Amino acid sequence: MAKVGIKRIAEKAGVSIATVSHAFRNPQRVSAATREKVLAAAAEVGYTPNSLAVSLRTARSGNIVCIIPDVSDSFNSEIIKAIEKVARLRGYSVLLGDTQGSAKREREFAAMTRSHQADGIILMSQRLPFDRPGRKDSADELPPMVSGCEYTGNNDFPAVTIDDHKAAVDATNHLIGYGHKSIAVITGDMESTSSKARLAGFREAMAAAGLSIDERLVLFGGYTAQSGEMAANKLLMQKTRPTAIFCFSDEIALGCMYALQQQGFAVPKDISVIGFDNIPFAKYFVPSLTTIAQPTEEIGTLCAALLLDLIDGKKVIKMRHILSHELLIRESTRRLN
Amino acid sequence: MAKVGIKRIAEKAGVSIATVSHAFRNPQRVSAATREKVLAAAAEVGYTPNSLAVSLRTARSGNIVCIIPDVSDSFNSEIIKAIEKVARLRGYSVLLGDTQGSAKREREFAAMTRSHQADGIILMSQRLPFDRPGRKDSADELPPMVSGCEYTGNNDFPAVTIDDHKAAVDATNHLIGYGHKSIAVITGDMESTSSKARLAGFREAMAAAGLSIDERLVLFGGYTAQSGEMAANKLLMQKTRPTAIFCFSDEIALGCMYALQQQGFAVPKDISVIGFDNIPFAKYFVPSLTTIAQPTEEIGTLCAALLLDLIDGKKVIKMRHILSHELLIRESTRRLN
DNA sequence: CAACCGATGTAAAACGTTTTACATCAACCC
DNA sequence: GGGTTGATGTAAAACGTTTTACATCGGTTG
Repeated sequence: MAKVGIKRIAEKAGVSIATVSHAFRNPQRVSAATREKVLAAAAEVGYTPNSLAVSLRTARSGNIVCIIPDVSDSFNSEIIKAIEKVARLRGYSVLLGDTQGSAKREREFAAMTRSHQADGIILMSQRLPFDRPGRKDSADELPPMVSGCEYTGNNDFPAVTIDDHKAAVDATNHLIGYGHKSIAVITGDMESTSSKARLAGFREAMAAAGLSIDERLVLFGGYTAQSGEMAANKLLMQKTRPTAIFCFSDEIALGCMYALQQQGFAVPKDISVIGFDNIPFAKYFVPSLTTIAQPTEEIGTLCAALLLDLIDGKKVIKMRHILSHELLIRESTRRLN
Repeated sequence: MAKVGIKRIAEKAGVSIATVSHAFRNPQRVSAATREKVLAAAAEVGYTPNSLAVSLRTARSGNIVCIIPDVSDSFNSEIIKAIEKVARLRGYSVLLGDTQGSAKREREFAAMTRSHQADGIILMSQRLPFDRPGRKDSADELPPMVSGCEYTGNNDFPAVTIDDHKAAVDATNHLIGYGHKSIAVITGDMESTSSKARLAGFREAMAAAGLSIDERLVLFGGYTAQSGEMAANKLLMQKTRPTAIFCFSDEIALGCMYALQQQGFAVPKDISVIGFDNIPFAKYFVPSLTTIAQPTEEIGTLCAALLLDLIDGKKVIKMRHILSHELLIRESTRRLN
């Protein structure tokens, strides 16, 4: 395993290093005979190109960095799995940028493009991960980047999401259609564009149905089960009890249902619960969770594909990619009679 | 953002490129005055070193690759989160190697060390991800590597795990202590060392208690909820019904409980269920899941720390790192009367 | 004063590739 | 037979750093 490079195998094959390089990258540039010789020599010593040298020379690292709040969040990890898959298929590797929500770390990971450690960024956060905020001409200076979240800024780079507003309307209408009038909401992180859009959708649907919203029934939290548990407990301490709860993520819904059942409320008999995301576990919750399914795999796949196209220099036209969601009715919501 | 390198800032500061390099990497090698000049010039143009060039020169990529069967598996993603954290703290980035169980992909990712794309490997699989199987002297030729699984081979490189055998004994004894005599088992992937060890532990504990095992009650599957669901359904179609089920992962337990409750069996009233791993969701299942807690964060942290030490050239002495597990008694198991 | 020393700076080689520009040669055309 | 052409090979520059070995210089020592 003594360090073997192009040079070593050039000697071995009795050709120049240029020829060796061509034999690999540019096969038709070299006669069949010499190509054979080179390949044989390479195989014999077990040659593997030094990708650092290649990257330096070609100014292309072959990496993309995925900036994500939390790898262990089911929704996130489903997306990153899809990203990794298409990246690999197209010859790229993915660097994991778990930020735990820290803006500083987002910037650090994003800086990997400046240092040529990565060729592009997939951003699962609504903040722009750069120091200099909103310069006019920033779009030109931006590295190849695609957002898997709604990004709250100009349309500087492509974003792929579902229509959160519409999805929330659909979820709310499902509850309304089941006869619910007193509906609570447990939001996710209200910094996120998606939570804002979902809340707006909820309000719109309620208004459209002529239903009033008791503001004490809208609880603000984070996207976690723990947050859902806390919010539900808070809810149960109030006099006015909803007959249904719209949770802005399945994890919230899980924590929420747990709290409800701990306190002796049956789901959906006493209270209906609807979630959001359709994480793989949702089907297995007891009761199985009615939810809005996001097409996680498609989101990840499209994000990666767009980014790689961008890196390849393709001009991007469509900035807003809206994928379709789906209402999945399972056992956690019930028709009132 | 015109491409700016060490050269450019050397001109600007009126020194040689060597001095610029020293000013950054080797501050005391240069007078305070010139250091200032250099730093100022660098700051002015927003210089960021090209890490590819640095890596090539220093023969150190600053990356580690984490080979993992599935990022979206809760247990895995908790570990990788911890890995990413300590890697970053020590100046390394982590490349995501999601293999979906494919041995080929394991080898591809492992090859990243050969191509200098990564400096070391964290392996969450029991296979050795290399082509040439078991050469005598392989230990010397192995890249820096640490296993977060039990690796079924020689002690060529460090592994950090819990004592799966003992953990299974503890889980089984918990059920036995609760008065259960007819206990079923749903295993994980039996290729994995951990499933083998757990099954052995189960058998040992049963034998020690003088209990016989009905072999129709040991079901083989994978580590997923879906597998748990299928196994449970199969179990319920048999005449002999267990009073308790030992699932080799929490995901299995989730699928299992879902199936049980679908078929009208109450957990733990009719059947007790115990899981394994203590994924974050386990607490929120209904009923909350009794399980064996694995110290995921510690496992990830230790794996990463060991690997980085190895990369730094520290000799590793201890090959087997056994971390402690814990029996968490919650609501899914019940004492028989 | 010669000799040495430490502090500071630099030239140049190296890391392992890719790629440009050129050289060589046989074949082909008119 | 002179000139063009296409196929094949190579020398050398380049990518952006780090690092070694050496140069310079003011000061100190004996």
